[in-house]
Amino acid sequence: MHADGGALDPARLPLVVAALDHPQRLKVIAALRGGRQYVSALARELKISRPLLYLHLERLEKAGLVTGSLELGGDGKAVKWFELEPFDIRLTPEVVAEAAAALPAQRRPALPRPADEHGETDGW
Amino acid sequence: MHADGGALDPARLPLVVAALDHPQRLKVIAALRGGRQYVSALARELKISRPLLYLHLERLEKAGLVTGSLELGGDGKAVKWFELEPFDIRLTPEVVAEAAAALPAQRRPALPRPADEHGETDGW
DNA sequence: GTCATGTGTAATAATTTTCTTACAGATGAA
DNA sequence: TTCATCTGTAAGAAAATTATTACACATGAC
Repeated sequence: MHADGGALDPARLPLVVAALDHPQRLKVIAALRGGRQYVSALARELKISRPLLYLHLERLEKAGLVTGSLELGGDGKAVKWFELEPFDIRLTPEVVAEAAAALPAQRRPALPRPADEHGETDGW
Repeated sequence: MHADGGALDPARLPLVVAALDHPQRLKVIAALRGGRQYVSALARELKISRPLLYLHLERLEKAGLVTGSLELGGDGKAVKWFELEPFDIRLTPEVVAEAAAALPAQRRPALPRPADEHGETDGW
């Protein structure tokens, strides 16, 4: 099942590009193309620490690019597997514009700041 | 002219996703869909400082998503215009894998560190 | 029991990005 | 000249990410 059959949910694009914005995470995706793998093994394969890999997997999962599932082998031993979630996302100015429009309002400055309303110092 | 007719140069994907990884930059692209604009005006439109906008435009340009050109109006007044560079990029596990394979070798630890070669402390 | 293998998380350090502020220089109009 | 408009960049602060290290806990084999 695809992570997107038609158009990508505009609100998800930021999560996706953020997830793809790190070399290690690109490698994680590349590694999972060969089939699912469990965390510890993947960490060894990529030569990165397990806690760090967790961080990366978490980001990828939130973006919907991978899925993790804890399996309690018949005996009771727990192993967490991660697998690639097939995706085919198109990046075009239009898609980006939609994502931009869907962005959550940015938090405004908590306090208007004491003295203001005089010429900006500069930088504008 | 498109920034990519067929497949995206694998080595450029990291630049593209990094460029799209920031809300303000998504907005810049959205804003430029309406036509080219010059830096100062764009800064006012987006309500961000000009130096900061420069930073973002630089990243977008390096990714090939926008193009800037300094125009010396007939009189000699300089204005720098930026315009959107049409793009249509597909993100798939395969494309990501190619990008991962094209990644520059990561710099290894300059010094092997004094004492080593004993059991890793933990975290692996 | 002890060792090797797993999972999961917290605290903190290191690094990168992002953002602000302050410059310097040019043109045209009043 | 002075003001308003541009471009371009540098230095440092602020914030967000990334990475390390150290825990706690469980199972199976020896």
